[in-house]
Amino acid sequence: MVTLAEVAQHAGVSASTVSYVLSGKRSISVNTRQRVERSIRELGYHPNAGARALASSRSNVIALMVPLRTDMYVPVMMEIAIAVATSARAHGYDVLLLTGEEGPDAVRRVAGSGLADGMILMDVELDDERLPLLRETDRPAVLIGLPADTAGLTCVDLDFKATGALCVEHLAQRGHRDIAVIGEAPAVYERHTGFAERTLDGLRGRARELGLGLLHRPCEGGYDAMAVTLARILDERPGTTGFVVQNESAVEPLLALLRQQGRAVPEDMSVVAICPEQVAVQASVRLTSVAIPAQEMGRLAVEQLVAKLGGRGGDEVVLIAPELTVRASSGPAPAR
Amino acid sequence: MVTLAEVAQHAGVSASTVSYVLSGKRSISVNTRQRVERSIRELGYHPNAGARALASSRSNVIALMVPLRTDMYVPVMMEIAIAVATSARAHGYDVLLLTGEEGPDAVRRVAGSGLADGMILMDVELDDERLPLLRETDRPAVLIGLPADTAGLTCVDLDFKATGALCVEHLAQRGHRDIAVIGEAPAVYERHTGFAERTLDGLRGRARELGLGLLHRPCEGGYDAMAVTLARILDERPGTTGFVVQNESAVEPLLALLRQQGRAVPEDMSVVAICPEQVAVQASVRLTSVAIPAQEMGRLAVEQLVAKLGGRGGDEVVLIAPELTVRASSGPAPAR
DNA sequence: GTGAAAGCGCTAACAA
DNA sequence: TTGTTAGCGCTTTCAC
Repeated sequence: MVTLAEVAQHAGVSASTVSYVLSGKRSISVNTRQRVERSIRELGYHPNAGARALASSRSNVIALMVPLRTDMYVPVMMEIAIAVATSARAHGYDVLLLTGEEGPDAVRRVAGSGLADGMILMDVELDDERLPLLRETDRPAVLIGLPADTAGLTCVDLDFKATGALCVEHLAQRGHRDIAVIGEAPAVYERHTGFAERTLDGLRGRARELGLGLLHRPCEGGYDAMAVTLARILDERPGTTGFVVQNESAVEPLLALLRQQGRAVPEDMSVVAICPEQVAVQASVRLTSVAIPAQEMGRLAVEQLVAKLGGRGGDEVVLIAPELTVRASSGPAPAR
Repeated sequence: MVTLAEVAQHAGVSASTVSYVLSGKRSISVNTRQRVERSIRELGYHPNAGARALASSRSNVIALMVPLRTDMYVPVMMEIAIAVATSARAHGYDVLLLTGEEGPDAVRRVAGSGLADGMILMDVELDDERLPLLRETDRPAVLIGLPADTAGLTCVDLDFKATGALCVEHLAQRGHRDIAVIGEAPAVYERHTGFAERTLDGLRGRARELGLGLLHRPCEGGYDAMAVTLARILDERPGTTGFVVQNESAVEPLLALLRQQGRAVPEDMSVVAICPEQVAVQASVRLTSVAIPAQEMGRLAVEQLVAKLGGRGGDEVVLIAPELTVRASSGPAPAR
């Protein structure tokens, strides 16, 4: 193993000079810098992460906590995680992957050991059990998702309230008067996951303002559950012509069932989805949708965290504005 | 920040004693152990990861490299990653998440810096560019997937060849004589990804042995691509009654198209899938399938790596035996 | 612009 | 069973 001291000797300079060449924290003559860089290359030197962490008390690692909830749509989680890892590297950080298994203790362990300089928490609940610990810690943290109380916390999320409102507006503009919302599995609401409730707020608020009928039904994924849910909706509100779906595993079943029942999309029924771009594009009917900006969420979370680690930027709630893309699944309401 | 020295003082022992209580590397009197443990608790001590890594030259971190290929089925990747993280914790290791972004250099960086003690590589190609670097390094590594040359490497994977054979056998036993294989996207084969080719070997080998007709067609995901592929297959081999599908995003389109064309599953056509359990169960027809044992792959990979890190176990290829679960999508071939 | 040297907090001989 | 101590490789103050 090559050490900094060996590089220094090889280049004929002191250890501190090599260190400063590496960190750029003080000016070095061009000559010296080149000699050092050459030695580094020739010897194949890599700074030791442990020694560096010990001496500088910064690990250049950020922890990413991914609770493993089976009812969350996995590809989005993964996309965020990858975006976090990639953006982190661009800022000189590595990413430590923590699962929910360990529970809130992971926060304590990682913060206490100095394994990571800061952390990003995904899939945050409204009343998340990790938050109290987080507030105790002095390590900077960024949440992806909004808890009920954001005081003293930095959060990044899609503006789900605006998203709900946007979906209702889209349908209202096309003349739909009765809208049904197919939501996430009941468990998601019971857990008081922020995004689901905020979406609902947005949907209901705008529906009220525009005087539309709105029926909301949580739904487990799959064909059977969707069949039951759809039957109930059409039974209670036969005049329903617009659907807003916020549940990836209900999308295709809904389309199939409507088809089966001879209801054409978008001629008889319009469907707007809140889902990842990929799901919207690959569905059997290309879906008008508001995309989940997974990449941007990951990237923004890292940028916020890096800013905090650098002493810049304080607590902030960063909401990403929703964008609705019109595709083949929505159109004018049918004449009565 | 509480240090080991402070704990030692508080407990009235020397630093090394505290260290040994923590590591269990030498026997400690019950009395002393309890006093130390009490001090640790009272002071809220957490060992500093950097100092530990520096002194012991082991970081207790394993790196997980996840290349981000858009044509790989993401939930499986995620499931493996989570299983790796969880099993790693159970062995006292944390997991560093590396994406493909950085390319093979990541191997050099992580190995050189001592950031991780060993690494697990996912989504290994037959002729993977990371392998030469890996062989240079002295850090233990485990691959998930099989490269062409496994010499000096430890690999964990589903036995895809046996999987292919198993699928053909299942259909043959039920009287099917002409089988079509819907494969992964062409790009997957072009990249010479091991699992796709090995599956094909197994399929072809057993079909030959049993004297069955076998047609293999790669297929991009989605409805349109599947429609084209299916039409061609039925055109070339009108007598086809059995399908083997190894492409998550072709499963539902295939079922929908068969339905549309009035071909009942399993009465007219049998379908066997090679896919994650979840996909098989959630499909519109519950699929007879060989599951991708993602969790087990992750777990085994960690166990192999931990064994190597502990100086136990050498290079080995660990193949997981496939298990075929019969569900509603396969049955006897229709009478001619 | 460069060097010397004191730690950072822990582990693991070596001693007792 | 326990203590003493010499580093591990790097960063950073202080001095020139």
